[in-house]
Amino acid sequence: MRRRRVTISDVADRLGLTKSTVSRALNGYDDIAEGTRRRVEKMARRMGYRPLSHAQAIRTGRTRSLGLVLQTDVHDAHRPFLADFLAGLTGEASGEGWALTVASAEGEAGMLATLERLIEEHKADGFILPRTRVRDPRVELLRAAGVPFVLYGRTGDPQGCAWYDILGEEAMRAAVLRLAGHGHRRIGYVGGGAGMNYALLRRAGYLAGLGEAGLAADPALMCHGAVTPEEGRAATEALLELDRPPTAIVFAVDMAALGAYDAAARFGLGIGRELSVIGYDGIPEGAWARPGLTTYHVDSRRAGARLAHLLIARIRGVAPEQLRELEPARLLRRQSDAPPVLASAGLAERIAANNT
Amino acid sequence: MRRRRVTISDVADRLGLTKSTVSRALNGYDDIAEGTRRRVEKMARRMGYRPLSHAQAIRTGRTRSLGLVLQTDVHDAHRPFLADFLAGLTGEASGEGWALTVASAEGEAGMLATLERLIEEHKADGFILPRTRVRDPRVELLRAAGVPFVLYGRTGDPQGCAWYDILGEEAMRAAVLRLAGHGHRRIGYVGGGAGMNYALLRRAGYLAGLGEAGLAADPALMCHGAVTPEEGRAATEALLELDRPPTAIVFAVDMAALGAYDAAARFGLGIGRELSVIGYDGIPEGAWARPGLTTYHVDSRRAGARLAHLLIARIRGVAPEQLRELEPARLLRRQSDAPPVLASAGLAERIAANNT
DNA sequence: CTCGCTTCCGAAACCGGTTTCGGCAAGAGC
DNA sequence: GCTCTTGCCGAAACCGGTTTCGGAAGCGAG
Repeated sequence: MRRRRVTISDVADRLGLTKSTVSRALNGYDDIAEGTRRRVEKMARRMGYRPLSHAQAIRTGRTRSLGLVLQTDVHDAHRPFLADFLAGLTGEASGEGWALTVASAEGEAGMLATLERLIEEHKADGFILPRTRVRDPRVELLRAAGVPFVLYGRTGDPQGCAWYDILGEEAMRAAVLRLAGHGHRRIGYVGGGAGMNYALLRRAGYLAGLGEAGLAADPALMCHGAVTPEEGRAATEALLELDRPPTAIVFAVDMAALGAYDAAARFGLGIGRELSVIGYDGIPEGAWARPGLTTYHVDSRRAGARLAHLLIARIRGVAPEQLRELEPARLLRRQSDAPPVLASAGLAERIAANNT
Repeated sequence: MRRRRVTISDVADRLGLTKSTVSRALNGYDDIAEGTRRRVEKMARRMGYRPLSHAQAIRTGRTRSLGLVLQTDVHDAHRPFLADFLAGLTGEASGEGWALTVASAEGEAGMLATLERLIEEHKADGFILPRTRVRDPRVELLRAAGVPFVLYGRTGDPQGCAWYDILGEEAMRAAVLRLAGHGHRRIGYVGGGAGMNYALLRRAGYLAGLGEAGLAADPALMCHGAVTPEEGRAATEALLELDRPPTAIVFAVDMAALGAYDAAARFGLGIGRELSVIGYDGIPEGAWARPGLTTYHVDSRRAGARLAHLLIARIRGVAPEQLRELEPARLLRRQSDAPPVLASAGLAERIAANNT
């Protein structure tokens, strides 16, 4: 019972024009009289005409659709925010008449294969690449294929890259200064995923914070590659078993920070008392941990919206160098950080006593 | 530097055939000689030919793409599972050469407008509808438009509907029996969102469980419409302030169950001790609450995969009555439920004493 | 040998748009 | 009054596929 769509020819017939004239009138060609253009636009609106994007695509090569490939085998911090991220992306995109095509892949090889397939089938005019690595094969693939893309994050070789990113390094720096302000003198660091670009930046931010606070960087106080609670627990235990353990730890990712709660429990330490913890990401689990996890929150919805905006501009031909945005994370003050109740030496004794 | 795509004409020329022959060979027409078909298929594979789905769509009217519209203003339990859900959807879809088009909308009016736009622009051949209501305007819209769809959940008027759903009612029933098995005699219930179809079913499951356990249903022990921690806290407090409070509460949604932790803390009750709690959904926050929340978990990835499968079948013309699947939820045993340490009367005294 | 029936493929139309090209009419220039 | 622009639109090709239609072979039957 569905009525036939109204096509461009329907509009043309109704006006006594040809479809070529209607098409040019609607697409802003300058060889159409102003009065005609207005008549066409009015009639198109009145008849409810909407061009079929895939019909346009076959001639123009533009699908008016953005591509996003999710990697299904990594349980990263972005997952709880995916709904917001997608809301931002699609909200901004649909405002401009664009759609979002989502695919998923397992592993790096799968990711590249999926991207190639989407490019080959021209399912999208450009791609959003989250979770950027320092050296990112997706970037190389898209660069070589000449397909527009925009990064959620930065990368090692910025040539030809547009991006939106949150200043994780500034958050790490601020976290160290905040802890130093509490009176902590030994502040540990548990870094994020190996190869990830954010890991490099956040680590630098931690070091910058130490320098600014007048504290010496101690390599023994720095761990890396912890992105799950289990890894975070192991890293925290290793730090706490040092001769001079940290009284506070900054985590590059919240998931790892949650592991500190287990480690602290094992040694009979109170989070926000004997051990202060600050995370990054703002995952909802952090609000339900006890005490609540102090962390830096990222506005994923805004990130999605900005990325859609940037990618559409990129597809329209704006130079990538002009499409780079950086914004700060926002501190969520909760209860996992406070002035130390024990100095490092006292903490070491307590830990040794409780270490079974 | 991108090389031109290989088109159907390229394949035809290479074989000395016309593109019409190649097209029919590839699409299984029976007026093509078996030998020719094989030659065509082999050459197409060798040349890496992939038809452009939007070029096909203009003639066939099939985009080979599934549509999903997310509602951005509801913070439902599905959100943490969205990544899994999408992975399931796209994994299954891409296996059959289909893509997923995602859009978002705010409010019911926005949802319907977005669906209409997607239908009008033919962005998808069919739609997945999560979060079904008893009377669902999306169903009415799609039914009237003659567009295929499949529900994640059931609905009041099943006519013309295909669906995949988890047996939430069975989980509620099992939760009651489990608590009764612990020795609880007064078991409360906090139901889910008004108008949602699952709320009706889970409530019925709770009542069925009571009956089966030989316990009388007490209307005073049943609350409704709690889907956030705050609402869950309020509902729990109301139940606990009864003259004969429940010693255990079953929650239709985990988010509300988390609120019970706050309510219990206020009255000085231990979860899994003076008050037992069982939830439903399996959200990750439940694992980080202390004690861990016993709940029923839904495999969102599988749900996505099955829904994609069902929808593709539906689009291909299978009758909706043959496309209905129901599966059980899986119990996650944690520490929030146990035998009662106080009977209802004793509990009431304790609560009265602690109620400030 | 002819006729009729299959089998198999080419030619051409078609889908809904975009873009190129050419031409008519009106106005400008002389 | 004639040419030369310029403005504006129609005709037709095109994009990459699908589908309809018709006809040339090949084959068996009479």
